[in-house]
Amino acid sequence: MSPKSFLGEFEQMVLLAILQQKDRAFALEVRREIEGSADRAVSRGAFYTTLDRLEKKGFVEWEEAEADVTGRASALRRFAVTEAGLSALRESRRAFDALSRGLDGVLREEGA
Amino acid sequence: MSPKSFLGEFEQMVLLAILQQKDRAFALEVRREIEGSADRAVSRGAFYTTLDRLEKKGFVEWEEAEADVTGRASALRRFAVTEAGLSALRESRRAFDALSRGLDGVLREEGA
DNA sequence: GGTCCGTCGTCTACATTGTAGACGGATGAG
DNA sequence: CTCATCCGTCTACAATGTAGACGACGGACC
Repeated sequence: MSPKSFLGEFEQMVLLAILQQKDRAFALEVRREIEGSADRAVSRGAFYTTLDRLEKKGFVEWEEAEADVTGRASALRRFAVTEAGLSALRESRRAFDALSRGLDGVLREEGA
Repeated sequence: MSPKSFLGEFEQMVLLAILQQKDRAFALEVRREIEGSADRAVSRGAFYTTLDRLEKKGFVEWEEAEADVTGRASALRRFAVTEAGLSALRESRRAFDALSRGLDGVLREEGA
């Protein structure tokens, strides 16, 4: 009865990035957060598609913000992770932590 | 120039599970390790297919072991994570750690 | 005020990864 | 010898990851 479908790699990243931004999770910043942390480009398509699927699953939600903050209405959607999303994230985390137990040494080596 | 394709969720699990078993990473045990840690069933198909792709990418390799350990030759393939695999794993880890920075509190809450 | 430009978000299409179950070969039991 | 199992392979399909084309909006510039 455990969740059948896990969060994908990228989905998790998006969720985490939103959480990082807390209450100011605007699309642009979330995207930047991911690009910065993961050190790779994130195309708009990849980003929004994932966001869409996440919303369809009820893991994120958003609200339109006042349009006057930057004068650009379209850029002002604020995202948030739902309880369900948080829960799924924790579940994935748990599994990874369990699987990583005792491997910190191996995983931390940075090679030459 | 950073790696274009990331490790998938399940791929990472498999890699970690192999590492857990160290030098005794037989298919069966690796599979058990995952099922135990992730608390979900792992079908043979999913498992071997992933292993196959991982090998094609050069992230894991295996060797046939002597057939007399348990008397079952087919079950004696020993898997190992390659340097490239380890490297990819670390890369993914790094990204996740960065994205998770400061979120331990949120992620650790266990609800009710 | 009209035109050009850059940015945002949407959409379509396709590649990669995730997953299940059918299938065949091999082994040990009876 | 026949049966019941278990392992690993294979096929087929679902879900996730990704890029770029497209249209809309607002600002800059003339």
